[in-house]
Amino acid sequence: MPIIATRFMSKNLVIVESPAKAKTIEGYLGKDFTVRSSYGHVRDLPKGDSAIDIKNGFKPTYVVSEDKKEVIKELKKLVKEADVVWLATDDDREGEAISWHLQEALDLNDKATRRIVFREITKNAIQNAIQNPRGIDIDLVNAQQARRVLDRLVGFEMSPVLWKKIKAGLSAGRVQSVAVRLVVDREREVDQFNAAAQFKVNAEFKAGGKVIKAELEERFDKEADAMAFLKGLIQANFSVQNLEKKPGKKTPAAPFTTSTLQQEASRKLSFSVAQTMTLAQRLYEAGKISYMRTDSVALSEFALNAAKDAITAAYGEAFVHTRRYKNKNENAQEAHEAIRPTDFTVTQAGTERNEQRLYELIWKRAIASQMADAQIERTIVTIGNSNTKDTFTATGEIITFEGFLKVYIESSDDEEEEDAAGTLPPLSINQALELQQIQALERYTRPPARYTEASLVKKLEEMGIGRPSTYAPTISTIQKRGYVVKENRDGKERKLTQLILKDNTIKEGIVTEITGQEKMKLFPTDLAMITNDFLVEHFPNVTDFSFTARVEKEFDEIAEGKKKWDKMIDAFYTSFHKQVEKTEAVERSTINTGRELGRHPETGELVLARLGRFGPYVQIGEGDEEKGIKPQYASLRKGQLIENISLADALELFKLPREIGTFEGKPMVVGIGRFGPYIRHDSKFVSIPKTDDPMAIDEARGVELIEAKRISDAAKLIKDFKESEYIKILNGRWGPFLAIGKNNFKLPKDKEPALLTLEDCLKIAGLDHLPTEEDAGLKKPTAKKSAKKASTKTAAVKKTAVKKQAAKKTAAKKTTSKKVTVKKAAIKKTTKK
DNA sequence: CAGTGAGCGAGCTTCCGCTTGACTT
Repeated sequence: MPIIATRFMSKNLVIVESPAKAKTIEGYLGKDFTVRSSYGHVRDLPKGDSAIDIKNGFKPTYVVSEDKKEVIKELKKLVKEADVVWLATDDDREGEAISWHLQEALDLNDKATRRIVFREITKNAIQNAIQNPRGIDIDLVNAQQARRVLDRLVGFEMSPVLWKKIKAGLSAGRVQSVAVRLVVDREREVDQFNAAAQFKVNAEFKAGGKVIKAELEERFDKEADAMAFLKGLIQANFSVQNLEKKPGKKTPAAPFTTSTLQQEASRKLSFSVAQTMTLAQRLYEAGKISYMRTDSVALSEFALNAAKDAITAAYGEAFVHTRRYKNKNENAQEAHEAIRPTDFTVTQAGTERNEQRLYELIWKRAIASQMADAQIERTIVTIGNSNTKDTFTATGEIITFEGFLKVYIESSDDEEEEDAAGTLPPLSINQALELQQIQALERYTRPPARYTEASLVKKLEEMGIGRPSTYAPTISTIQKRGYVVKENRDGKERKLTQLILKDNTIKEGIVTEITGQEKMKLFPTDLAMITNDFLVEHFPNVTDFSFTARVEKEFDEIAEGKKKWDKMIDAFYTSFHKQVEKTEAVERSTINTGRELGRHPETGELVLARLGRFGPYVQIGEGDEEKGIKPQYASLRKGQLIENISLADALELFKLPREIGTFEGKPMVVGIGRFGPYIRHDSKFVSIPKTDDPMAIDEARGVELIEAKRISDAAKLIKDFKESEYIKILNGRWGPFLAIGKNNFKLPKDKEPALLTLEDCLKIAGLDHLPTEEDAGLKKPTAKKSAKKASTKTAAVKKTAVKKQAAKKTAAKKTTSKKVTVKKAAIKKTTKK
């Protein structure tokens, strides 16, 4: 095959997956090569039932995706002009499939088509790849088809069962259902956790003008024991009993993969996983970093050398340590390098602040990964006393050689991180130490930590579930479906007993700590718990944590040609489909969507907690249709779950809304809404600050809050216009902005907000007329169908439109599923410890 | 946004993995 000849004489079309990659490669290959991108997958299963012919060996039908029609059209044109087409999609299962789909969709003939792969984007690697083309690996393609078909069958057969049995619009799938299950399981672990307290003893000594902090290894279950221990040390003298020095070292972490980048950006920069990916994408498109969706920790030889040079130049040769990292994760497909700067000598990149911060993190991590270990000298001091045989231990750490610590310190998820050991003053054996104080403090064990977005990604990756390209979307899907909420929760105060031995006397005191406070953590909703339990009960295999690992093994066998893909799917589907049919026959009324909380202490009526159309609520009594008596209802508040709300807390919910008096002849009513406690007065709402107890607010305080709100509102309005009541220039949280009814617009920075004219405002809002009700966002948006057609519209517009429609749907009197009244029998009692 | 907890009922919802887009608040 005269490859070299074709390379120089003919026209070549190279197709890769990413346009940014195409641009780089084009530069390496010269003018005989046109490099284009497929923008990922070009064909997929259509939406309907016709996608998979289950009776005929699960034969899939593929169609060119709507957003790829233009791409295929363009590529077809270029194919005609080319003599050889090089399929250079990623070197993994999905990449192989993309090549195959391209071949099919572009009608490529075998003779003029070559499949090439490279894992790093360097001139050498690419020219090397061109020298070593191969054919499409159909076994690998079949493994991908099996993956695709399985996911479709699982997702599109399980989800409709949920629509019928639980709620319309829900979803289930191989990845998301496990993600939800993890969050649900963790919440239950936290709920069932019994904190145990122990007394932990710490001592502070003084030597050479420095404070030495030491700990007692033993802990005491009872206060009396801690007290006895302290009593035994009254009048004791303390001295250094033993000194031990141990050399140690610290080794840098591997450069980032998608998952570790998301974790570190979450911990160090508080980015959501989606935010991290958006910022990384921008850095990638600007050519500043290598590809950001990767599961590989390996760096190319080029990168290893470049890092070495950069480190030598900046810190000297002693700081260099070339390391080749290997993946521990078997599931990794490693089509790319680890995430690294494209140029290690560039220490700053990115246009916007957060981009810069992310780049710095990537740069530091990649550079550090190629640096020497840090050398540490650890000193362990054993401190004895003249009264007892008990010893305290103090540890000190001195860094004797900084190594990689010069640039980067990895953080950890562990909340209970001990503060790093500090340095100790020079000490010698038998040296006397002056006791400052000894403290015995009650410490509670902590429940397992709730997941953050990033720690959930980490867990999924460890279990081999999901891929770098889907971590962020999965996390957002389970939130969009209402299974999981990302929230802050206030903690509770807890009193701790503290005993302090100082100046030979022991004092007992109480200190308070805040416990259970959470920031941006994932909480399951009642919907998630009900759906999860339903799925786990009826589809135990698919919701099993090892399901993905098991099917991945089979996909591997298919890729190795040891197994036929349709046989594998058939074996799975026969039993799976039976489960589906069985589950479809389940009576809706037997599904556990609620719980009996007990009887009302005064009326003896039944109190129930249930999941309704508008969310979880509690209800007193069951009403009486004939007498026209309706039960009383109240929604659960943030943080409350059907599963564990107590009768007392449930009854609390009925105490609001509550009238607290009148002001200007109109009643003031205190309630709790989505955004917390409020006072409603004259159909206006005033938030009640956290420092006030909504149950304690009286008429005078209500008036005070309303008047305070009026003053702050007056400061809010910068300008309004007599021509239209909708147009207002307001002072908001982020400075002045233009409001047209409910729609807000940014103001240009070069003009004084108060001086803007009506014309200016209309221009900013993009209107050529005074706003109508619709412009002001007060009238219904256009019909569903037209909204769908306008898919070219902005994501933001679409999003709000969808939101509004969703809101409307719930409000409107038309709903989907036939509601089966859940009878008393349906509410199972869940026994709680 | 501040409550609601249905009624005749059409047609719809949904998966996982590849990519980027063109938007803001």
